[in-house]
Order: sequence, then structure tokens, then C-alpha cells
Amino acid sequence: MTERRSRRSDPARRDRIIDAALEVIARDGVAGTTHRRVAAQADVPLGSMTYHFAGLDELILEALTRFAERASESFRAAFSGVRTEAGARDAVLALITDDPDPRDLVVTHEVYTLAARRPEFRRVTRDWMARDRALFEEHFDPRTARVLNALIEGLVLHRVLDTQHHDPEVARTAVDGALRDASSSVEGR
Amino acid sequence: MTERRSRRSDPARRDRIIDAALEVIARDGVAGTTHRRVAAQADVPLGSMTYHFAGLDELILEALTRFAERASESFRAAFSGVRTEAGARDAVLALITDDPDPRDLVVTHEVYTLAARRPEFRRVTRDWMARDRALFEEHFDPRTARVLNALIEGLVLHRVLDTQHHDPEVARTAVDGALRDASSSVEGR
Amino acid sequence: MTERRSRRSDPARRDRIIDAALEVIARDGVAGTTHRRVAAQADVPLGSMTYHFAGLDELILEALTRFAERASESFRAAFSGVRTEAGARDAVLALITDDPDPRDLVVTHEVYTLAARRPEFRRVTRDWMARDRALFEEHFDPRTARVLNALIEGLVLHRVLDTQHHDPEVARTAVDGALRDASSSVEGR
Amino acid sequence: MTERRSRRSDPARRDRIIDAALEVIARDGVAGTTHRRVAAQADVPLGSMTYHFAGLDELILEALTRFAERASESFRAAFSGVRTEAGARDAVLALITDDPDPRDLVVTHEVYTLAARRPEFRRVTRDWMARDRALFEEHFDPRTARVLNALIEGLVLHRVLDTQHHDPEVARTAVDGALRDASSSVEGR
DNA sequence: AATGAATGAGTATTCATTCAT
DNA sequence: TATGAATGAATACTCATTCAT
Repeated sequence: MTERRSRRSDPARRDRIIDAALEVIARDGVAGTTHRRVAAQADVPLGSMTYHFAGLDELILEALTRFAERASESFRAAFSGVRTEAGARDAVLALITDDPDPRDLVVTHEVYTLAARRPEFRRVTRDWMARDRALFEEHFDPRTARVLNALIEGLVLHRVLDTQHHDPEVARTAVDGALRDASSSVEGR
Repeated sequence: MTERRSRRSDPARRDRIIDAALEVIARDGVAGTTHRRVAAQADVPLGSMTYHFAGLDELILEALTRFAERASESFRAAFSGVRTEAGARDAVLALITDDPDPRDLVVTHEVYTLAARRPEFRRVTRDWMARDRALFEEHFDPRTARVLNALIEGLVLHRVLDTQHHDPEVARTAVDGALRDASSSVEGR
Repeated sequence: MTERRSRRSDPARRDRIIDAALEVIARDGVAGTTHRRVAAQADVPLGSMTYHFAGLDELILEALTRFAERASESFRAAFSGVRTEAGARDAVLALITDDPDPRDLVVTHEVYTLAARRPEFRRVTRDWMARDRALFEEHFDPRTARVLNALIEGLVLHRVLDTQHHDPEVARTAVDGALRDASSSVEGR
Repeated sequence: MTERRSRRSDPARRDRIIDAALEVIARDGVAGTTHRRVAAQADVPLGSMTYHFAGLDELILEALTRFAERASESFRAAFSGVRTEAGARDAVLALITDDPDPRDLVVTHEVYTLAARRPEFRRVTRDWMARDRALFEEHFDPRTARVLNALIEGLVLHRVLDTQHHDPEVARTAVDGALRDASSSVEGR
């Protein structure tokens, strides 16, 4: 079943290790991510780890970069069919109110924490946010784009870290406030 | 300073260890917080750590609880002299645009990450957010309170994780959008 | 319910600690017996331990001495109504074939191991065996007494450490062999 | 002697550690057997211990398994030249009356205690006893084999734990009783 | 090019014992 | 007389990294 593939010449191995690392980060956190666990997850020998990656940090950086890219892709997917102002509004609302994958939330926070502490990880969040901002600017004016972005971030965050009941009207109120304020949408171009 | 105090009976010791732990968390992160480092920081013997705290987790929980309480106090301080609607607005704006202590930002993210991953730490964020919400509801209607809270969170977060220039107008736009939307402020009561 | 008895003047406390120690030895083994666990089991403060006993060894020695004494008492009880040679034989058989308390077996081995290794614990086993031998000599001649004693020991031990099916005939055969051999029983006196 | 051998590739190392562990168990008891002591005894770095063995328990299990196997071999050696019924009897007697290595006695009890308390160690004693029983069944009928086995066990044990003078006649009496009883010896085949 | 063996530094935790009160 | 606070030493175990092969 788990066909014992020859260990030699496995060009996708490096790639597989990165995905395995992401898996481990999601499961055990960055702090719980070790060469051993990733190697086990990827089913590669321990020695592979330091052969393919200069160190654990490099591996984690690559894994989280990949994670952020995928997150941006999924953000973009939320706007894929959107053609109208109202559609854009609904897409934003969905991003706030749809149930997120808990694994993704957790990894997101791992990324933020790392970036907050270590400048070399800030590249990940900087690029991530630039991509998201660019996406939003396809639908909203730059300032509104930033406000909406922050709003999504804050509301999702509070939904996760708070255990209170969450009034769905809050999201609508917030988004409408941000949009009504916008003098003009990009849509109008 | 390092006055060799008598070994016995140091009633404030537990307290001092908690502060030391917070110091270490800020400096080295939760992942880098070890009994040894906290003991060194607090200038207490290693054995003290497990004497006063059942385990590292308990210590970290207590330290982060204290951190969150202090954060709420500083939030409240921002509103201390506020009597008018405009004053409340300015206080909110200041919370977004004032330069935050980088140490606090980093610890905040540590708290969020821990809470996102482990339910037993969610109590810290839940209580924290409840306190902040209560504070905002002294100045705004409940829904606006939540929106503003999320907005502050999101904007501060993006300011930290993004390295772009930050247009101060974005904060004003965002806050005004949230407030214009509010049907009625508590102020009116 | 657990009436909070005053901690002062508890003359039975030393005694209670010994019983608690025995409990802990049975549960966690001698190696797992610590001041802390015994104190918790006896519901006395940790400081009591070294106040009442010079050290852990002394406590363990006293606990195991008590255990051996109780074991001898239960051995004696097995012969309490015995008046005839056949009765004595059956009593011996019962000692071999009756299901023993697993806790007692475990503690017995703890005693043996300690005695095998450390002369100061040999006193416990020496006295224990002397008592049992004296008991057997009330029913059998000295040599038979020793043989029976060893036989019981060996058969019970093998029953515990072996997981094979155990032929009950083996015990009968063994006891009969030992008795047939006896030139004369004490009974005759 | 302590020739500084190359750090890499020491194929017999695992084996050497097991022997060292046995040494330490004999000297300090199972309770006193630690990674550090075994590492020192085997002259390997501490890190080697957990590299070669999943945990201390695994190491102790392997060491005691080896011990039991050697004990069985030495039992078998006692019967090596035996061809007659009388020879077998004398071999049994010798097993009881010959002075045993005190180290072996002590380790034997460590094994028994561990097996009495923890099922995963029972495999050691079960196999050990099965081997000894098989050996005895080469010379005696199955029931007698078991009786003799138990007798040896009990007599040796009492000799160690008792400090009384030991009448050598007791062993002879006991063995003869066990043999006279045997309806037929395997010898007759 | 790839890896299994190896290791030193470090981790949380347990604990017998001491002793000021 | 009794005990809570305290601590140094020790424990099992984990791990990033090195490197001979």
C-alpha cells in the first residue's frame, strides 16, 4: 500500500518536507516543530533535514511562506466571481463570518508571533499583506481596502479569541460603515 | 542590589517570579521561556520555580493573565479624562496611531497564539476582551464598541506586521466610518 | 465529612504515617515511595515526615517491618483451628493454592529485594522467617517445617511470575512428598 | 584501556550498554539505575543512551532479559554431564547448596519485584521459567520438574533472606521427598 | 548525494532534606 | 513541638546539529 519508494533521487523530497513542516507547525506549533517530527511526517530520514535545509529556521520560514501564499490564494478565490460592488461587499462579509479552518487560524497566529518578534520573518507577513491589499484594491479604493483588511483581521481574531456569542450584525455594521464612508469604489472606474 | 537576602521566607517571591516570567516572555518568547531563565531573571534558585508553580504552564498562564490585565488598565487610562463624544473618538484614534511598546506587541501575539491553540489559555483573552468591551461600552453603543475594538486590533496588527508606510488618514477614515454608522452613542444617555 | 482534625497533638500520627507508607509502597513500590507521597497519603504536612522519622529509609524499614508482622499473623490465622495432621496439611495446601492479595505479593518482593541488597533490611526477613518457622514447628518437625516453608514460597512465587496454567496437582504432590518424607510430625508429641 | 576511540560507528555499542546496565543493576539496583550511571559504566556519552534505547525501561528490560537467559544457561550447565537419575538428583542438590553469586541473587530479586508489579516485565520471568522447566523435564517427569523447581527457588531464597544457620540435610530431605514421590522419571524412557 | 550514528547542551520536573519560625 | 518555605542535586528525556561513510 504505502509503496516503499526508493530513497534515491526523490526530486520532490524537498517540497514534501516543506509540506510536512507545515503539517507539523499546524499540529504542534512552531515551538513544537523539530527536525525529527518533520522527518517522521515526511517519511524521510533525519539526515535529510539538514541536507536540504540549512537549519530549522530556514525550513520554518519556507513553510510559513508557502502557508501565507496559500492563504492569499484562498482570499483571492473568495473574490473570484465578484463583478459588482454588492458582490464585493458580500465577499468581504463572507470572509468574516464563514467558519475558518482552525488549523489555519492557529498557523496564522504562529506567523504573526514570529513576525512580531523576528524581522527575518516579517518578509512573510509584509508580502502577504501586500498581496491581500492588492487584491482588495481591485475592488475598493486604497484607503477602504486597508480599512476592510484591518476590519476582517480584527473581527476574525476577536471571534476566535473571544468565546462570547457573536452578533452577526456587528460584521454587517462594520463593513457597511467602512463602505459608506468610501467616497468612491474602484468599481466605478 | 543583589543583596544576599536570607534564604528563608521571601513572601513576595511568587509575585516576583511572575514578573520575571513576563520579562522573559517578552524577551525570549513563550517558546524560549524556561524555568532556568525565569529563575535567573528573578534571582531565585531553580528549585523555587516548581515550588511556587505546579509547572511552567501555570507560571506562563499567570504571567500572561497579569499582562492582559495591565494591558486593559492602559486601555482604560487612554479614556480616563474623556467626557465627550469627540474625546472618545480621539482616544480611539490615539490607541491606533500612538507608537506602542514593541515588547507589548510581541507579548500580545504570544498570548493570541497560545489562546488560538490551547483552550486553557483562552480564558486570558476572553476576559481581556470582555474588559475592553466593557470599557468601550462606557463610551459607545455595544455594536460600535465591538467594531471599534476589532478595528483597533486589526489596524495595530497590520501596522506591525506590514512594513509599508502607513497613511494616518486610514485610521481616521476607519474610525469615522465606524462612528458615523452608530445610530446613537451612549453619550446621549 | 473529612472532619478537619486539629493538626496539634495527634499521638497516632506517627503510626498513621507508617500505614500510609505501606499503602504507598504497595501502590508505587519502594522506589516510588517519597516523603511527599506518604505525607499526602497520610494527610500530614511534609515537614512531619522528617520530624517523625530520621529519614526515608527509617520509615520504609518500619513500614515493611509492620508488613512482615501482619503477614506472619495471617499465616498463623491459616492454622488457627488446626488440630490434626491432615488439617495441617490442608492448611499448607491452602496457603499455596488460595489466591493471594496481589498487593501483598508485590510488597513481599519489595521486601525480599531490599533484604537481598541491604543487610539492614535483612532483619525484617530474618525475623519474619523465624516467626513462620516457629509456627510450622508447632505442626511439623523442624526439618519438614523448613521444607514446607520453602515449598510454599517457591510455589507461590512461580505461580505469580509464571503465566502458565497451573496444575493444582503439583501443590498436592509437592506437599505430600514433603510430608511422607517426614519421619515424625510434631503432632505426635 | 580508555583508548579514545573514534566517535563514529561503534557497532557493538548497544550491546555494551546492555551489559553495563546489568552491571549497574547488580550494583545499584533497578531503582538506582540511571542513564548517567549506565553511560558512565559503558563509557559512552549520555546522549547514546536514548539514541539506542527508547527509554530507561526498554534498556532495563533488555538487560534483565539477558540476565535471565544467562541464568538459564548456567542452570543448564549444572546438568551438562548428567546421565543418570542419581546424577540429576545431585545436580539439583548442588543448585541448592552451592554458594550462589550474591550479585545474581540480588538481580534475581530485582527481576521478580519488577515482574510482580509490572506485567510488561512478566515476559522475562515467564520465559525464564519456561526454559528452566523444559530443562528439568529432560530429567524428571513434568510434575516433579515443577516441584523441584519451586523447591530450589524457595530453599535458595530462604537461605539468602534468613540469616540462620542452614542445615544441609534440609535440602537433601526436600529433594528426596520430591523425587520419591515421582512415580516415574523421564530417565526410564 | 545522502544518511545513520552520534553527542553535548539543554529541558521540565522530582525530591530528600534543611531550617527559621 | 511542628511545619511551610526553600533549594541543590539529580532524573529522564529531547534535540539541532555534526560528520564518517
